Amino acid sequence: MKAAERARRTQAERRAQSREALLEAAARGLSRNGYANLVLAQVAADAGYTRGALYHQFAGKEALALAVVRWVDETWTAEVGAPAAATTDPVEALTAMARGHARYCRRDVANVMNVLWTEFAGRDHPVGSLITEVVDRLTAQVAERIAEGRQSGAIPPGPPPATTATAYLGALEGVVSRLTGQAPHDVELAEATVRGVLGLPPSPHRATHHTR
Amino acid sequence: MKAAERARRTQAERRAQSREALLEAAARGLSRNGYANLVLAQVAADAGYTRGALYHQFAGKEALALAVVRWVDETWTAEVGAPAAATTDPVEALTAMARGHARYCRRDVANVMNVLWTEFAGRDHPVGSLITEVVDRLTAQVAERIAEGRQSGAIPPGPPPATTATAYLGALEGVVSRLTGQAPHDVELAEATVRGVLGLPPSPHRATHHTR
DNA sequence: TCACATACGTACATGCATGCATGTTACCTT
DNA sequence: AAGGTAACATGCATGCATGTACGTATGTGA
Repeated sequence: MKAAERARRTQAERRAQSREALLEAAARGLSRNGYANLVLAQVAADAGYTRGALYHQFAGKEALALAVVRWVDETWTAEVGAPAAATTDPVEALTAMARGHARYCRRDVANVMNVLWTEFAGRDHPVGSLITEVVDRLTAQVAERIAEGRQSGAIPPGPPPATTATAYLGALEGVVSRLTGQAPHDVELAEATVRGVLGLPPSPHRATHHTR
Repeated sequence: MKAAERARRTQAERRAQSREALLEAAARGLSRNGYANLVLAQVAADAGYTRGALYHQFAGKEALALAVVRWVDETWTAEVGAPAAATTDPVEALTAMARGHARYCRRDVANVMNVLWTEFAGRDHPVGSLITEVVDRLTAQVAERIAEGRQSGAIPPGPPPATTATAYLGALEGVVSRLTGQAPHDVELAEATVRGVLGLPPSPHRATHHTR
């Protein structure tokens, strides 16, 4: 096609490129400043545009945040959720998810979910509803894996699977959000944390990696 | 006149009572809405006053938030930190702190620290600086306990004490913030979580409390 | 190349929360 | 009990961010 050779971008390309840049800048801004402190002029400037471009692509601040959440959810599911879901062994799936999440969160974009969750928890807001939806879906998946592991005896008894799953995700987010840039300890501590939540003994590999 | 019915308070009592009510309302508001979404008129109304009373007691929004942080820090230290600090055994101190923190966070006020920390992390703001200071002090204490436990062999080797302490606090906050009102599982899962972070095996009492 | 559509920039209006200045009420002193 | 001071209420001004209307530039199709 000649269109591909042309230096001039097509409108669709142009639009998609702008949208991507705006989404990325918004994700950075959200993970740093949260929703309330997010200034759209700053987002647009970071992406190399002005507010005009932003309002042309998104209906407003709320729509932008919703798009960011969906974007992060998609990438997270592809990179972390899907591989874990494909694993048959429940314990391996749950620990792999912890390690994968820690690696995923090494990029600055990842804190978005955590920040928005704490900001909108227990309030009536579209962004909060979407976050709740995503988190609830994840919690259900984790709870299902915990129930499986309990039945097979691989995971010891404990509080109800739904409660334990909530704790699993809370602890994982808490650890990872504070250990960004602390590679490789982030992955190791993320796994250790969820093993504790699940009532599993420490990973046998653990002691070999360190001296006292 | 209602004044006849009201107990006639001294000015100092009156001031202290108002200040206490405003601080409590502000703490509730902060833990629910965060700093940016905190409306001083709402805080004053919740406490039974107007913004005038608030501005008479506090220089402004920032000073109010700082006072709340100091207030929470004091009550936390008295109820959770001091008892744990008085314990000699490092493992017992660290697990007791987790249980105590879970119980402390059952009141709605407790989420303040977590919310403000995520809101001001990595930004240049007086409230963020104070939170950082409090968290750093706590982290240092936890790291010290971890180092003690590692030396005595009660805690297995792992990442550096400072890193592990950061993970300890992050995981603890993460678990507890999502399990409010889930008594008694909050306490049990808080302890299980920090045991995992520290690389300790599950508490032996654990399995006896539950059926599969 | 010319008319149209879409991407983007700019300027203005609105709402809202803070901070302050000025009143009003409750408490203390003598 | 009367004047004074501190606690508290109320109205106003300012700043800032959002949203929108309109102007400009760039790509598209005939």
